[in-house]
Amino acid sequence: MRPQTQKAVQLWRDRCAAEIAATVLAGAWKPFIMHELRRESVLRFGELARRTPGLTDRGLTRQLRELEADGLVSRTVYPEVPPKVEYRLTDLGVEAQGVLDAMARWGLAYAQRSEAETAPN
Amino acid sequence: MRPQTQKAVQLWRDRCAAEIAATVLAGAWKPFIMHELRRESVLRFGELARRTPGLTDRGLTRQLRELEADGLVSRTVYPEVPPKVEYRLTDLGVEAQGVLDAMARWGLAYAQRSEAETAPN
DNA sequence: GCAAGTACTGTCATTTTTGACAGTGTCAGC
DNA sequence: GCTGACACTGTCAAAAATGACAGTACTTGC
Repeated sequence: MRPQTQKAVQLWRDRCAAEIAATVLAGAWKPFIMHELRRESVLRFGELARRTPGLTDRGLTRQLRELEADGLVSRTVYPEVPPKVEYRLTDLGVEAQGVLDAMARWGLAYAQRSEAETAPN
Repeated sequence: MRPQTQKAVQLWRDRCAAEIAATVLAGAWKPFIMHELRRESVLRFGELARRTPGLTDRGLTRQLRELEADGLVSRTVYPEVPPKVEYRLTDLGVEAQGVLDAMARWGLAYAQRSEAETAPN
C-alpha cells in the first residue's frame, strides 16, 4: 500500500527532504484541493468537483486517492443511498498548509516577475 | 521562450499560486541542485554532476536548462578550452530557498511519520 | 418505467517526464 | 596519434501523469 509514501521516503534517503514535499504536493490540482479543504474544512466529492472545473471526475478521484494514501486527507463514507462521502484534512494535511503558504507567496512573486518581463510596455 | 514560465503563470490564473511553485520546483533532483548551489554558491557542471550520482549528464543538463529558463539559476560560460561553465543562484533562486526549507521541514516530518507506521515493531 | 443525483471504477489514448546511450569539438599530456 | 577532461546535444525508449469517455448501483421523484 501507499505507493507514494514509499517513493517519497526513498527520495529522502537518496537526495533531500524537500523532494518529498515536492513529490507529495505536486499533482494536478492538489494544492488547490488542499486550499479548498482548508477553507471549508469538510467537503463532499460533488462539492469538490464543482470547485474544480477543468478537472474531470476521474482526475479528482485520482488526486483524492493519492492525498488519502499519503495521509493528507481523510475520507469518510456514510452508508447511505445516494452515497455520501466527506473529505477533510488530516493533522498532517493541516501541517502541510504552512508549506503551501510559502509556495503560494513565492509563486505569486515569481508570476509577477514573469509578467513584468513578458509585457514590459 | 520560457515554456515553464508561461505554463506556471497560466496555472496561477486558473487555480492557485502554490501550484506555480510546485511546477517550477518539482523536477527530478531540482531541490537537491538548488541545495548544493546554496551551499557552494558557485558550481561548475562537472562538480554538480559528481554530486548527483544516479542522475545522468543528460538529466542534469535538462534540469539546469529548466531552472535557467525559470530564472532560478544563472549560467556563465567562459570562452576557454576546455570549456568552463559556472552555475549559481539568481536572486529569485535565493528567495526560493525559504520555500525549499519549508518543504524540507515538512518532508522530514512526513518521512518520519511514514517510517513509524511502516515499521512499528 | 424513466430520468436524475451520488460517488465512483475501468480502460484507452495522449502528453509529459525521465533514462539510456551515442556522438561532438578542442586541447593538454603521454 | 591516442586518451581523457570538459560541457554539452540528439535521439529513441520507457515510465509516469493526465484526459476522455463509458459504465455501475441504488433510490427518490415524476
